[in-house]
Amino acid sequence: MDAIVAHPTRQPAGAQPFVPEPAGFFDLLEAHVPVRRHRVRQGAAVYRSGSPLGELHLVRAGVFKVAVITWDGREKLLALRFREQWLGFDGIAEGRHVCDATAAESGELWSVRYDDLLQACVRHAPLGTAMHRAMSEEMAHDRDSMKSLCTLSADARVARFLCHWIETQAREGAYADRITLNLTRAEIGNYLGLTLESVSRAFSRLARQQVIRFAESTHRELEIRDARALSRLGGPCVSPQALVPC
Amino acid sequence: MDAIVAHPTRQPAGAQPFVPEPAGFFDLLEAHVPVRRHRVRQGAAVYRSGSPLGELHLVRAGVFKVAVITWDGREKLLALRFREQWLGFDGIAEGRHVCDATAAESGELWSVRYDDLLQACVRHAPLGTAMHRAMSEEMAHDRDSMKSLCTLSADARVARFLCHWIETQAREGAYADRITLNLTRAEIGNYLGLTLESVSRAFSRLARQQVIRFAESTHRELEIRDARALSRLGGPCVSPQALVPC
DNA sequence: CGTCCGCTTGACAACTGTCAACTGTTGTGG
DNA sequence: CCACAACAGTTGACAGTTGTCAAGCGGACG
Repeated sequence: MDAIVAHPTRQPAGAQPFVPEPAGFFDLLEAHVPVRRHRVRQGAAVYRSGSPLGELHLVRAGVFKVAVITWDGREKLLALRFREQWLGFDGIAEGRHVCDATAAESGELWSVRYDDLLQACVRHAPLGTAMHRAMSEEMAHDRDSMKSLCTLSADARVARFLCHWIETQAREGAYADRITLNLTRAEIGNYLGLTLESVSRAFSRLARQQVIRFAESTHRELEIRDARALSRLGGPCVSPQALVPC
Repeated sequence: MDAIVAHPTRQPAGAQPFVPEPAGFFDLLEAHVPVRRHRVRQGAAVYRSGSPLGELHLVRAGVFKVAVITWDGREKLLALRFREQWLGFDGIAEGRHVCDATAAESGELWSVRYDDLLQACVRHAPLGTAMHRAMSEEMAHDRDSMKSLCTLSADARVARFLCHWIETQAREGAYADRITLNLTRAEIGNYLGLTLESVSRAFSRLARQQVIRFAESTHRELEIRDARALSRLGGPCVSPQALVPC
C-alpha cells in the first residue's frame, strides 16, 4: 500500500516543528483515479511543449523544472515543482502542453489521465474541490513569484529562493538547514531573472555575511547558518504565516 | 435575455478579422448557477485581501486590477483582467482572498457564489471542464507575464503591454488601433516592473519612432500607427498564433 | 488664480549585465 | 597514469540600462 519513499525523510532539525504528512492528495487520488506511478531520472523529460495533454502529473518525490523555449532558442525557467505539486495544469486550456517539464533531480511521479480525472471529479466532489485548491495554490505561488521578480533586488531574490527551498524541504520533513541544489548557477539565475554571475555574487555575499556556508567539496551543497537573516534579506516576511512582525 | 453592452462594441479596424463572440462562459454560467450581475464604478473595490472568499467574479465588461500590498505599504499590480476572465481564483486555496481587486474602469461583473459553482460543476460536467480551462488560461497567461518580466527590456515590456491590450480589445470586437488607457504611468510601470519615468520614456520613444501617436488632449489615449513594429519590439512573436515567422 | 496631479525630460547614480580571466573538478582518451 | 578538454563556478573591470532625484509643463478643479 505504502509507496516507495524516494526522498530521504529524516528528523527535522532544531526547533523546527515536524509537520505530520496529511497525505492529502495522494490518498484522494489513489482512491478515485487510475494512477500510473513511475520514476523519472534526472534530466529526463516529463512532457514537451506542443505535445497533446494526455496526463497530469503529481510530484511524489524529486524536483521538476517547468520551462519554455524563447524565440531565440534560449530556455526560460518558469517554475520549480516539488512534492505534492502538479505538472501540466497550464496545458489544460489548449489541450496540449505549453511548457517543457524535466526532472531537476531523480524523482517519482503519479500520473493520471486528464479524462479520468475529470470523470472522477464529477463522481467524487471532494476531489473536484481539491483540484481547484491545487490550481489555486499554483496561481497564488506564481503571483508571489511575479511580485518577487518585480520588486526585489538580486540578493533578495536569491535569499528568497533559498527560503522557499528550505520551507519546501521542511514541509517534506527533511533537514531544513542543509540544501542540495541540483541546479547550476545559470539555471537558478534563469529562474530568478538574473545572470549566473549575479547569482554567484549573491551567494558569495551571503557566505561572507555568514548567512550560508558552502560544503567543502561542491558548491551545490550549502548549509543555512542564519535562517533569520535569510528571511529578512528575502524581502521581509517571506512566508506570511511566520517570522518577525517587522 | 441579452445583457447590457457596456463596452463600446464597434466594427473592427482594417484587415483585423472579426471574431464572432462564442458567448462561451456567460451562457454556460447563466444556465447552471445563480448569477448576480452588477455594475462596478471605476476605482471601486471588488474584494480585498484577507476577506473570505464568498464569490468568484466573471468580468462582463471593463478592466479590473489585481494587486497586493507589499510589506512597506506599496501596491504591486499583479494582473489586469478583461472581459470573460475571472477574478478570485487565487483565493480558493486559502478560502479567503489574497489580493485586492478594483475596477480600473467602470464595468460589469457576473458574480457567483463559489459553493453554488462547485455544486453546479458536479451537476453539469461541461461547466467543470470550462472552469478548469479558465483557470488554466489564467496560469498560462501568468507564466507568459513572468517570461516577459524576466527577459524583456523596458521598451519591449511596454510594447508588449500595448500589444496585449490591442489583442484583448480586438477579441472584444472593438477598435484595435485606438487605445484608451485607464491607468496612470505609475500603474503601468508598477504592473510591468518599471518606474513611471521608464514607462514615460518608453512611450516617448515609441511616439518618436512613429509606432504610436498620442491624442491631442490627453496622453491616456493613443493611436497605434504601426502594429507590426509594435509586435516586433515586444519580443518577437507576441501571440504565437500569428505574425511573421522571424 | 493657485494648487494638485499626472506626465515629460534631464542629470546622475546604482545595480546588474557583459566580457574576460582564472580556478577547480570531472570525464575522456592517449 | 597523465594530459587534455569541457564544464561549473568565482571574481574583476567595465558598460549599459534602469532607478532616483529634480525641474518644468499643462490640465483639472476648487
